[in-house]
Amino acid sequence: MEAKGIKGFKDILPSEIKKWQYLERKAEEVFENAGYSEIRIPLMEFTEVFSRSIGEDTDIVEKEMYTFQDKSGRNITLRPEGTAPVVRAYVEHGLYAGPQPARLYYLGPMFRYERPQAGRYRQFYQIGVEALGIDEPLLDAEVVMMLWHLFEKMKLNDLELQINSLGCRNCRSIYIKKLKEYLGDKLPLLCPDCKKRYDVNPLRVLDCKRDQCRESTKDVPGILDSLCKSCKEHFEDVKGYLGELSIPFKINQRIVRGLDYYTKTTFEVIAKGLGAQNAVAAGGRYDGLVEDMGGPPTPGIGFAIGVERVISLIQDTFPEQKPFIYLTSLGNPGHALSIKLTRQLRDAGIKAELGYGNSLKSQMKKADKSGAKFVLIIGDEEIRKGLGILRDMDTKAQDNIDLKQAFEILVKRLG
RNA sequence: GUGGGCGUAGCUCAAUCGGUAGAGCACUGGACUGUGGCUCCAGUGGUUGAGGGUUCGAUCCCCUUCGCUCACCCCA
Repeated sequence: MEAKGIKGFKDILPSEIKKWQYLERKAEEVFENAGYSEIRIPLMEFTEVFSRSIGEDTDIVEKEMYTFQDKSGRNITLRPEGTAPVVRAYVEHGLYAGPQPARLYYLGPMFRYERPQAGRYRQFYQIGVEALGIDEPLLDAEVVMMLWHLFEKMKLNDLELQINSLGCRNCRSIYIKKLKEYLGDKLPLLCPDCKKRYDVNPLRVLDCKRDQCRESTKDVPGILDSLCKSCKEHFEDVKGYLGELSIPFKINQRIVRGLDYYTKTTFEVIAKGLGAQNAVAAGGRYDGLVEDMGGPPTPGIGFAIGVERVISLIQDTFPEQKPFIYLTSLGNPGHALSIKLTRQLRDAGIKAELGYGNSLKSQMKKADKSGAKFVLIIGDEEIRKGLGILRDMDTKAQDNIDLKQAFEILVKRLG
């Protein structure tokens, strides 16, 4: 057979994994500090969990889901996103009966059958947050703040926060009517895709990237002007809180989101210079979703971070690790002593790498590549004298150390 | 699903007009009998993505196919 992975499914090799762990740790730290708890949801759900919540007419449901029948003929889908399963779990386990908001976060792979390109894969990773049970704008601001705080802690540059409001279901349907009236005249000017969108989901015409459509819809009425009083107040409050926090944001009335469940506040974080797929995180409010899923009327808001996209923003030169030791040895007595010492050092919490190779030279080369601060050399001669050689790889200084006290000496140097 | 670009050593890439494949890096060893980075030398490593066609002869030209990649659609 040929060793070959599936299209759009990537290995994450050891040379890259430090960045992943860095992002995961920072996210955990920020979310836990905000009172959020991790929830682990399955990779698969009944297909209806996604088709009903995301929307039957969306691209995700229409053409991007990995769906199959299991052995008993049930329709199963590999999760294309995390919000629907989390809401399903929230309803199934009655989390609405606990203190609200229920603060949850998750991380793991999602699956969408799309043509891969820069920043897009068929198996891709998201870190997501959901806060359920509170409809106050204060929560919107806190959730956005958390996301922004995470990116700040990671020192990511050239990010832009864009926000919008889609209103509640009432004001949205009023706006859609208004929008269709406006677009009706322009229809001949629009691209074929947009002509289809006009019927299926007119909001998405706003999202079209073609210059011609952009130009033709330049003076389109904004959705923010159509918001009802309470939706407008909600959005004003969110903006006010973000202002208090000095979090810079831009209003983009063309953020419409491709999933049907979004209401009111929506937002995206864009990274410039990432290629076409440049949204590193996105989210919004979904006030009707819990009820759609069979739970009590419950508001909610959340976001998802595109892990691969954030990873690609992290510098390669990152970060230094604490000094550690590489143990080289020649001959059986030397090997035996060196493996014993290795175990003791690791027990004491000190990183110790064991050397392999027939010559001291080859072991030294490997020690150099490993980035070790110190090398301990134990050969036949050292065993005879009872003195090991401890070499500092940066300064090239060497000390003879008493092998009987080697452990204590090394702990002092490295601990 | 649609369109463009590209497939030669583990990686990055050469190969003139069509003449049977080469360099750098990496890896292993040596120069330096037990001391890394620098230098020099040597070795390992190839179904030129696959299949077919044209030709005395194809990495090169033609067809088919597979893969990778970027972009569209859409999305994190």
